[in-house]
Order: sequence, then C-alpha cells, then structure tokens
Amino acid sequence: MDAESARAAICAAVRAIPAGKVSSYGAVAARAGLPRRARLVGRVLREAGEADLPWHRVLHADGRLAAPLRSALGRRQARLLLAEGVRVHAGRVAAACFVDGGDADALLWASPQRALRRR
DNA sequence: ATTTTGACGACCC
DNA sequence: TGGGTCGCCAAAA
Repeated sequence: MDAESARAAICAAVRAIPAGKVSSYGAVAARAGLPRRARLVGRVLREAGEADLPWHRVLHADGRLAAPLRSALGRRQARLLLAEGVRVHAGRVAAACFVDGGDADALLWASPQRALRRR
C-alpha cells in the first residue's frame, strides 16, 4: 500500500466517524487497514490542514484531545466537539463518546485510569 | 546516508 | 500520578 492510498484510506476512515462521536488515532488507523500506524494518522491530519475532514473527532486513545487545551489547536477542537454535543472536561472526553465504545466500566466514567489523569 | 522528530499508543516500574 | 521504553515510519534536518 503506497503512501497516497494510505492517506486516502485514512481520510475515509476519519470521514466515517459520525458527528457527536469520536475515535482515536490508533482506531482510525486500524479501520483504514493500517494497524499500529497511529502516528501516520496524526501526520495525515496535520498535513490535511483546513481540508474538509472532521479531524476534530480524532483524539488520543485515552480520551485526551489531540492537543492541550491551552494550545490553539486544542481549543479549536474543544469548540468543534462541543458544537456537536460532545462534552469535553479538562481537555478530555469520556470513553463512552468513542464510536468503538468503551467496556462496561468505561460506560460509568472514563475507561483506563490513565485517562483520568488530568493535565 | 544518518539522525531527529512527531496531532500515537501499549507497557512497565 | 509520572516518567521511560519500544514499535512505527515518513519528513525534515
């Protein structure tokens, strides 16, 4: 799979995330047929820039936004998510907001303990 | 040609 | 809670 088709597959996977839901870089990569290529997803989104992509629906696997809330990118993402009904707390979203759903515990609050770490 | 650098993430101590 | 390590790998330096 060449770089260009990989980019296309990733964009398609990102566009497939429904509004009001989020997914992680790693999950997007996997759905694009590129397991373990989370970093590539991040790079593609960064390069996509202002492209017509719901990039804000992609965040870290532990629920943290793509960038710290203090950064311009982080705040832009929080604003976009909030606009479509995704609750953002201290720069994080609950595991239940992920398209891939969280496990039972996660449904009660955020899943991995590490995700609760605030920053 | 080699090293560094990330919009990552699972693990380990 | 907080740091490292290691896998991954395309660009930039």
